[in-house]
Amino acid sequence: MSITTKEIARICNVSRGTVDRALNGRSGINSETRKRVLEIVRKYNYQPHLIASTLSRGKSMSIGVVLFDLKNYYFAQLSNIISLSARNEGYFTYIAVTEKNMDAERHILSNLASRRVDGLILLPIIQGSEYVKYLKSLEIPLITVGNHLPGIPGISINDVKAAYDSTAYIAGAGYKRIVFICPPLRKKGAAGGRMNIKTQDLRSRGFIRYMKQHPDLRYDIFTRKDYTDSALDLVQHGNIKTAFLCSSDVYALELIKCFRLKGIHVPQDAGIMGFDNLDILTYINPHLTTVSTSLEIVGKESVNMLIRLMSGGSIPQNTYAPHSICSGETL
Amino acid sequence: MSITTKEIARICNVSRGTVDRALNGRSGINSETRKRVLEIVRKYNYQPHLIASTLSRGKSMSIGVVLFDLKNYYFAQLSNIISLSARNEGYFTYIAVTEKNMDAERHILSNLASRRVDGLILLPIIQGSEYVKYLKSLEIPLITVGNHLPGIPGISINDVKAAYDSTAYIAGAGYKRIVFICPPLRKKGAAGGRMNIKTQDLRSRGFIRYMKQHPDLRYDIFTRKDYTDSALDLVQHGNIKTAFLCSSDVYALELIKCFRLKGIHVPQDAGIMGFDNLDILTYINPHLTTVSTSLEIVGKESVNMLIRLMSGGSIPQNTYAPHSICSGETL
DNA sequence: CTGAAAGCGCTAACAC
DNA sequence: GTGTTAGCGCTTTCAG
Repeated sequence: MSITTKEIARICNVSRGTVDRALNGRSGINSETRKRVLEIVRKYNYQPHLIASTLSRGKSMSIGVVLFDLKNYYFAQLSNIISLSARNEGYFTYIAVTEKNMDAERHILSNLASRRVDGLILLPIIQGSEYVKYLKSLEIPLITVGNHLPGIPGISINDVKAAYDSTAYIAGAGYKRIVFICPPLRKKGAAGGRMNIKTQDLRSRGFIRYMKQHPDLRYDIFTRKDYTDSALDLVQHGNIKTAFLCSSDVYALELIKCFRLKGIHVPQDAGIMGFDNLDILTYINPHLTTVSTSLEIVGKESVNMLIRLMSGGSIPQNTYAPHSICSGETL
Repeated sequence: MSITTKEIARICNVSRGTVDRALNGRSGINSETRKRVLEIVRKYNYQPHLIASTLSRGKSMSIGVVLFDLKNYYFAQLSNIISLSARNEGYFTYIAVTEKNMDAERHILSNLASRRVDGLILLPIIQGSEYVKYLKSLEIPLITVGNHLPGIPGISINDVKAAYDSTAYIAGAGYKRIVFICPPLRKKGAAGGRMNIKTQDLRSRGFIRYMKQHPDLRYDIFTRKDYTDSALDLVQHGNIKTAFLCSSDVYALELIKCFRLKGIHVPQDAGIMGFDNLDILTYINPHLTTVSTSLEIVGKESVNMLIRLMSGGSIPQNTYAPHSICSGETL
């Protein structure tokens, strides 16, 4: 392929050690020699063989980002931010997608580990202690983003508080009945058991906490995948104006779409609030009220955390990024 | 990290050669020995060291996908499909994003090359013969998707024909004035010169071809980034009902949004047609008429092409994937 | 300051 | 069938 240090050494009449010293800015080399070597390096367009270097140094200067879905804007944006931050720190980022397939998630993690990435950022879809054990067995610095895994450091917003705040916001808008929507994620593959729905859990906990504190309000939780039907039913036959707090913007969008088809007006006939503030929302009408999860901060901070971990530091189990409510026209 | 073949060999009282034969299903090994070795391999949870293997074999069993944007649904979907197809063929896929930054594009390509990916799928943002020369100098099998690069095999829809067909479709809907919208992509970084807007070019060529053949129709092309202003102006002050053919759905969405803000109704006051059939369209109201670019086919076929190339075969310069018009409510 | 040599872990060619 | 050996290209240690 391209020229090697061995060749460079031969051409310059020096040893490979010296070439290495020149290339990697190491000390213990005459500046004349260095100049001469670097000239040849440039002349022959030498390209470092990162595979050989990785093998030899035991460091690949790369990290892996493993997501369960790229079609979700949120994750796409996140990986963009992560790649950039990592590049600034000298790390190359490999993005890999599991498609919510548990077998794929393990396969990809193993593969990345075998390719000796120096660290991993994982948006996990699997849960359970066996899985955590597996992750630890990879012996690679690893943090999670979003869904949390016990015993593994992670960053996310404070989902309980965010959901609590959102619920309060809805109540503040005068709704007397609020429904929380968190349908199951579609899972594929069997390895490792149940899906990780930590985020959903925490959000629903925050919702419930608020509602328990306000017994004058009525509430429900829709956890089935035919939530649009249930919601429709409620709006069409219920006698209290209802707001729907969705555990993700995507569900909110589905609801808006479904309501429109049935001639239900938002927010006149029902309120809707989402979660995540996907950037496609800018094109959606009516403009969705949602919770922004400060992607930028989560992305940058996740890289910082990982780097601290990779350089032997320790980091807290849970890091919270701020959230904020983006008011739209759907409440 | 994990156990090596050397260790396995020691434990089994065989040579590393034999361990390798067992692991890689090579011939020339007693089935008893193989069984024994594989047992130990499993027992100690041996994980192949893909970096070492790559160095030794000169093959990494991985491909790189280099995109200029992941936030665009189209590319996110595409990379999903590519990863999956590649995995089916035994290749691991690294996804990397350039953020429309030309410097980053080169940096990433070099990096991937240094990491010895076996092949590259590129959605290029750079153009020019110098760039093509650079790409060829990587000496890695490479194909483009979407934007084409002279001398490098690529796959895309037939953009000229697709635009021609779309224009015909709009004319068929009775519009007497049609505007083609293709604003400049925002570029970052300077390396390598001008942006690659081949796709835009071809689409605009198809548009013009149709319009030239139908001199009774009036046409314009908006190439500036303030296209929404121009469009607005035309709709508010023009006297012929106009349709806008956008070179990407994103521009169509911007237009819809802008029109809504100004109280212009689509399609009553103006028609809009997009390009790409992004899957977020399902949430957009009114439903956009657009051109579907058979992502599934493009994704799968790009992997097929690359694999053919990697195994020494040759492939045509241009491969066309079918396109079709998805009629919505915006014309 | 520079060179020589060993080694990262796996693979492949060649002996036995 | 199995073992031995010599790399892949870069890094690092230890002499000199």
